[in-house]
Amino acid sequence: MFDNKFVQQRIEKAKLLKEAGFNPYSNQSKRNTTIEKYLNVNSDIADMEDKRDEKRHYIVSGRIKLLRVMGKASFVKIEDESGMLQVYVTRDNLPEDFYNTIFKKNIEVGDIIEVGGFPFVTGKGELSLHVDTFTILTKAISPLPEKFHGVTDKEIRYRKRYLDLIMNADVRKTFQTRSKVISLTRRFFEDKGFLEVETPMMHPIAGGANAKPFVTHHNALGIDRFLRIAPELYLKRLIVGGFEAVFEINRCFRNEGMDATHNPEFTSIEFYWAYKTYKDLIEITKEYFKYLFEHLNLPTQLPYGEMIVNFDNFVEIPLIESLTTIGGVPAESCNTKESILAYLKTQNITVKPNLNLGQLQGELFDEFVEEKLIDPTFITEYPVEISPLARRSDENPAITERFELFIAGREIANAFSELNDPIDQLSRFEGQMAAKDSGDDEAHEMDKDFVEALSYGMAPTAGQGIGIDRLVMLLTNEHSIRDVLLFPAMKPINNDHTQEVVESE
RNA sequence: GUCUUGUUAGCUCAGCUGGUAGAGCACGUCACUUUUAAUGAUGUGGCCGAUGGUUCGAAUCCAUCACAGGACACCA
Repeated sequence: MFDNKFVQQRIEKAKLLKEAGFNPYSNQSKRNTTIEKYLNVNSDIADMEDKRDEKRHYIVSGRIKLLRVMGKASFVKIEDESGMLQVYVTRDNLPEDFYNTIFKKNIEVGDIIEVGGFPFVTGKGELSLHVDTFTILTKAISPLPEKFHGVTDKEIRYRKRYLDLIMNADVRKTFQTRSKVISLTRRFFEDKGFLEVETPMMHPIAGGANAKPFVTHHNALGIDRFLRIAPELYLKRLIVGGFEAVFEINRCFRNEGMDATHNPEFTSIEFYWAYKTYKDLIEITKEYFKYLFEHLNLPTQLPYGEMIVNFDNFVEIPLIESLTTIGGVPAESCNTKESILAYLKTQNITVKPNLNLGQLQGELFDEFVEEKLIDPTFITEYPVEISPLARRSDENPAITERFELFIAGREIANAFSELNDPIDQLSRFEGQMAAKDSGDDEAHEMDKDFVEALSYGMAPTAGQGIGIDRLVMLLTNEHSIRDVLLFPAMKPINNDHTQEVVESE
């Protein structure tokens, strides 16, 4: 480590600074303003006659991003979290020899410094800081990426996110937006009277969704645990317990493939609302988006890649209807297994054998409808076969009181009136067990403890899950989930070949 | 999991049908007291992702592997 020539050179500079009495890792910061505040407070300087006010004095800190040395004067761009500031450093305004022997020889791009001085506007019109005190706070011994192109290599950006954040202001902005989305979401539901709760991340049974779990081991009890694939069944136990509105924002884990919209750990909000139905969820979802857009100052005609998504146009349509009106599937090819299979054959689409009617309708939807749903669309009335935890419609027992929300061709939320009939829930679980026995390894697990909870009576309840990562992607116009996760999952790098051989034997 | 495209200096990238490894930025040295990716001069910096093969000769051709990007599949 640190055998790179440039790193060695900078280590040497740190040593020289120390020998000259300047601690290259000082923590004696005297900063009294941020760059953003400095620029705001001194915006009046431009209107002054001599464009300077030597009576004001500020101390700012930041990382050197650009350095222009011109003999006895230099311009340095420093950046803190709030912004970028140009500071003007001259030989004659600093202690004797400091400029020549310390500043010019041992300070460079990447270092974190603290400067004090007065505000002025340069000949080219830029509000700057005229430096009279200069402190080195932190010496960077590794050089930063190139100043103009920055770091663009995606592998470096994801593995060394700190470099990405140093170099790319828009990346910082994306993650600031992500943070705002989460805190606005929390505030929205709290203001509605929801209680934020924390349920286990390690489950004895991985339930609440159809997905493969990660397995870990609990030594004290000598049993395996599953990282949760969804918090759903625990949140509903809380409704049984008498809480009437709960939500949880946290991570779920799924042991499946990774791509532009899937990371093994991802963040969701799930909320459950007693004495409500999925119809109420449609309304609160519209309200939620309105709230987010207002507080994030986003246009309701939101650009996403090549698309413009119209958030003034929420659409609601039953799944079967969407197959024909949006998907273009002939109406007579939607209602029986035989007709759907025949239609899929004409479209050269092959599906797994032995799918039931509901699953086949789901296939038609995935194939012909999903990607066409650009404006926010609530797809309602899902077949019961693909909705093991949702309440049946009173009018039509083949469908459930459920919707999924699609935006820009992607699923953003899944919601339904909850199944609270313990006998029905038990038989749905049994149906899932049968599917599991016949080879569907993603079928839902039996959870008798949950059925028992329902047996004590769960008030009629509606519940919803929203994928926060995909939502943030939409709101920040990012097209890979890795670009909205600070540290996306990456394969570890292993350069040690001997170790690799030992491990594989 | 399959297909496909990458991997060359700290970073951004050239390097043709095989013939001694290139540029810009950064860094060193010199000049320069209002610059804006400052400028001019000059210099340092490489296990060309790894391993094997073909060849007189491989960054370049072939194979395997590693990692990454994209697409598909799986999955919500």
